[in-house]
Amino acid sequence: MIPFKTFQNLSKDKQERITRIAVEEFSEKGYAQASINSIVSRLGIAKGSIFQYFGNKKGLFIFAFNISMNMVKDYLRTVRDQTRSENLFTRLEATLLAGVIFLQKHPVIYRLYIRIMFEYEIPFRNEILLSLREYSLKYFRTLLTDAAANGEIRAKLDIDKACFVLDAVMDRFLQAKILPHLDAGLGIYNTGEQEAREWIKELTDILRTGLGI
Amino acid sequence: MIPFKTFQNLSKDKQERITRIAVEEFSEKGYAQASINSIVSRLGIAKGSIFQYFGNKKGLFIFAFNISMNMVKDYLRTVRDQTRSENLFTRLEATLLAGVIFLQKHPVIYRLYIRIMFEYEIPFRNEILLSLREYSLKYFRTLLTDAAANGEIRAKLDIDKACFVLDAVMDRFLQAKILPHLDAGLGIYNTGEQEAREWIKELTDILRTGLGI
Amino acid sequence: MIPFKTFQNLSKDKQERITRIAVEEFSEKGYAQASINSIVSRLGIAKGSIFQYFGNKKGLFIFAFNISMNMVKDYLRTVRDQTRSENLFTRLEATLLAGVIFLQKHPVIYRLYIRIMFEYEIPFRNEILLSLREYSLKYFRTLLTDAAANGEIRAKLDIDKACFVLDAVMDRFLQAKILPHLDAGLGIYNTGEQEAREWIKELTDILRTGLGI
Amino acid sequence: MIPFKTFQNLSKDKQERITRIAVEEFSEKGYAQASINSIVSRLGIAKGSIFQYFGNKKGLFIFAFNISMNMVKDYLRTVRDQTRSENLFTRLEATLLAGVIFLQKHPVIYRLYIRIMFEYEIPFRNEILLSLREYSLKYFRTLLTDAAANGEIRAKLDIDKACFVLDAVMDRFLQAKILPHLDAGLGIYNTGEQEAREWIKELTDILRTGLGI
DNA sequence: GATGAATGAGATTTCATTCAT
DNA sequence: AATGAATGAAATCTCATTCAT
Repeated sequence: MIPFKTFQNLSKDKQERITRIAVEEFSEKGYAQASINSIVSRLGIAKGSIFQYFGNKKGLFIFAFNISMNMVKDYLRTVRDQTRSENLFTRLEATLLAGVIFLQKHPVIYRLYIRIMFEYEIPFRNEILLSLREYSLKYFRTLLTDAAANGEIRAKLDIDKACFVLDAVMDRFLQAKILPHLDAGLGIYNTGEQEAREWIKELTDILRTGLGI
Repeated sequence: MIPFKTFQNLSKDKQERITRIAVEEFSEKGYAQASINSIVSRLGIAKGSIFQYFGNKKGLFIFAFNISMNMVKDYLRTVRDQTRSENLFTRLEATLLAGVIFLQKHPVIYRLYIRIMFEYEIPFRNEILLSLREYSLKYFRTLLTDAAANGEIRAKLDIDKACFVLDAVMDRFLQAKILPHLDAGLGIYNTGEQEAREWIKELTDILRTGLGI
Repeated sequence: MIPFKTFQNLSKDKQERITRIAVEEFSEKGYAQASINSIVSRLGIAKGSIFQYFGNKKGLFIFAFNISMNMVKDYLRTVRDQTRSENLFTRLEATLLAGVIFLQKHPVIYRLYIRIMFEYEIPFRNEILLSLREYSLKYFRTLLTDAAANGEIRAKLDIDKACFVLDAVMDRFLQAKILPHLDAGLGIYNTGEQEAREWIKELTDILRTGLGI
Repeated sequence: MIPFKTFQNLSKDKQERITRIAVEEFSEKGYAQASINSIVSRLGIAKGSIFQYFGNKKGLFIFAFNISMNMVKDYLRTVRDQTRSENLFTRLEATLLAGVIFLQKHPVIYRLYIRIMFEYEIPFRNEILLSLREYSLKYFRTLLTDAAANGEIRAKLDIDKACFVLDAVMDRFLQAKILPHLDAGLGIYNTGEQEAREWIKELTDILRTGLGI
């Protein structure tokens, strides 16, 4: 949803501040539990203004969410393009590492993504999630197709299912960086970049060789 | 939380119906958004009754959740015990297949588990999540330890990280059975048992051999 | 209100127990805040029984309150009759001391009286309070009339107003025995019989001689 | 509790009207039985408004109560200061008369004070009661100490106990002005200023000379 | 006579949304 | 354009009372 003209007439500073606080609120509380009251009191502006800028709660959410997801997509696209000449597993490592670094810089945005992923009654939830998943799968398929062309992966490998495994493992790893209960003592949650590199190396290794003898 | 005496005095039929509708509501809307109003109107009983049975919303939730999680644990325990003599990858297949069958019979319960996993302000959330994760990790570690003793897995394999990969892939597969956006056209969502068996076979294969040549 | 026949058919033991618990509940919480739920759960009987015995909450209250006030009146009557031959100030001392002893034996009943005195929406409140006050004033008037006949008090004393002063001081003294905030460090609240005797002596003295030179 | 900014932005008229109705409601029904529903329907405003002004029922109560008690204290302070040069019994008369006049102007406030005094589960009840009692005792002790210095009272008089008697009689007299059951035909309740003056004169006289010959 | 499950009115509280200023 | 007072639906929860067993 496009914010109303009123919002676009604001100073870039104010626009940015409103967006940031809104993303924070939705990220901390999800959509239904997020409170316009809380947002305006954190912003120090009048409640009516939000409705003038975005029409309603839903409009604010869609706007804040789109902004956030575009940041993610921009970032991923950069990684993909910059590693084009590397082999698959190096690229996977680079992708995961890029995720870790993005997380450190924008923890709020990743949390927002997780909230939306697991909350039901969200405006345009289906469209949002479908678009995200397609983006992610396309990303991995590109990597695997490139790798197949270079003979880096087993010829008989089912690309779809391999995509699925990559998506599952890598998504879960990033989630465990910020959700302590997914870590449960494994040492992923809240650790530094160095520890993350070691985990990534090991995970990529397992993905390459599997568990069997 | 143990339901009050009044609830235990109800007919088994009524108890079962109330439990089922409550699990459905929490499963569909999560804890905060679930509405006692909605539950009682679906049940066709008076609002006060629920409070006589469970004291408050939290009591109802804890009860419904415990019932559900015990069903899951009972089921998993059976699978583990019945496959004790098999090799690791057969056991993993059996586990996933058992998950699929459980899901077909009780889709609502798996949804409930997912909601709880990703909602923030839930009663006893920390206790719940810790208990669930410990249960899951212990399950996989048992399987891997058995397999290591039998020389079924690579000697140098890091058990912790292998657990993590198994957990991530298998959890995601089951999620994709009921969450269309996690499937995104791969053909996992809402398909029959036969298709699931093929996916499972392939996934287990990838887990055994990895992606590399 | 007379309890229904069902109640009168109960064993004296059970009748007494129900009355006692009801008085305790009303004494602790007042009329509106008293809870039938709480009463029946303390009694361990069915909720319906109370309504079979007394019709409704109001009926139970009137019954419990009447029983209590009759105990007070019986006690006062005994004191008055047993001190008939003493002089006024000895009788006042005896009355106050009797009050203190009654309080020690039946603190719950005095509390009940205080609650009712200051709660508004009570069934038959006006009738109850009028009857109590009349009883109390009649009591003091009897004492003062006896004393006037014996020349123990000033001839020109206005009996009505003297009654008022006696009532005010003596009531407040007993209240301060159980309401800490009325004591506020004076040493009346919750002290033993010996200390009460000294206070009574001093108060009677002030009542006899006044504050002036 | 300080009311929120919204309340302070209302017109003085509206503020005053809300305060008055709230004091009336608490005064008539006490804290627990007072109903926000009732208050807003008397005011003809929306239920949510009260919560915007005061946060919750407790906040409204504390506000209404503080406003009321400050009116009382201001009034008493004026009386004390204006009678500083008079003798004790004149000052007591002035105090009582001031009480009577305050009562005529603000009967609701005195009722509120009484309700709070005898209701148990009130927010900040302990703090409130301690503060009130200390204020009252300090007031009387000041008067008696001044009088002792001027030789107006018996040398051996126990100041504490004399305070107690004064407090008891004067408080009860004011209560009987508005609580018919405390009057019971004595002619205090609801009578004019002239009758009050006569009662006060007589009461002060009894307090000075006592009942005895 | 005793039971206790069922009821529903009414309490406090939250919050997105509207709209007059 | 900005404000923030006003609103009212809906949430959780309590409890006296009824009535079938």
